[in-house]
Amino acid sequence: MSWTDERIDTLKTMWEGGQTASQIAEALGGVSRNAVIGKAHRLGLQSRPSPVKANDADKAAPVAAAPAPAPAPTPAPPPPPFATVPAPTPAPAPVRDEVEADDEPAMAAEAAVETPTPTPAPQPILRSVGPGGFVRQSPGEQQPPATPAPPRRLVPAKPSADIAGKTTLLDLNDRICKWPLGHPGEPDFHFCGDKVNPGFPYCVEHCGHAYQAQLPRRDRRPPPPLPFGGPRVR
DNA sequence: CCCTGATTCGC
DNA sequence: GCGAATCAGG
Repeated sequence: MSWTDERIDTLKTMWEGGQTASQIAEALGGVSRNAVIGKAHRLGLQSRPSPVKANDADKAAPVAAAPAPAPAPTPAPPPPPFATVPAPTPAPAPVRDEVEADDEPAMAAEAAVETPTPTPAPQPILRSVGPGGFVRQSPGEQQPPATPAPPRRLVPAKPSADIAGKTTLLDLNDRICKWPLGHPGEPDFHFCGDKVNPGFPYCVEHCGHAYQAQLPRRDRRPPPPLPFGGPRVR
């Protein structure tokens, strides 16, 4: 597999979009995670936060009132819509509680402004809107977010609520079944997601569908036309 | 163990 | 230029 312009473009877009090298490799197909990383470096793509590289000791936090990063006055924008694959449906807006959302900017601003009363060093509550759609909290609230665990990595918003909890293209890896369920373009298109039959791309059950005993020539069906024109359809 | 990105180095 | 092997942190 070679690095065509299109594949390089996909790599750049996904890399800059925050996709992991593994995800990019899966999406591209035919390349390893290492290949993606190597290519990214050769392309001069700036390294993103690496788990290996020790973070710079930038202690530059001149604001005495808030050593920890206070919530920005303006909410951080959600990750830009990003089409790894033809999106079955337009990406929905991030799930946000209407009422909370309305109050939020004021609350955030209030938190940022110096309060006359010496505030007993309130721990800034990590508040963000993740692609998973967990709801922001107001500073005073102590309840856990509506959606318990934020995704460990920012990813583009899921294209459809129909595939919530299901295995999407970006969820694929070497050890889960890649057997497609439904059809690309349908809102609930997803993948099996079971643990693979070791050494195969599918689970045991779907290996039974994918791999069948060779039939005598006279009994074979002519091969069906390829369902897809190529890896990328624009 | 799993994951991650960075780097090296033979091809 | 490419990418497997290797390294090293989370």
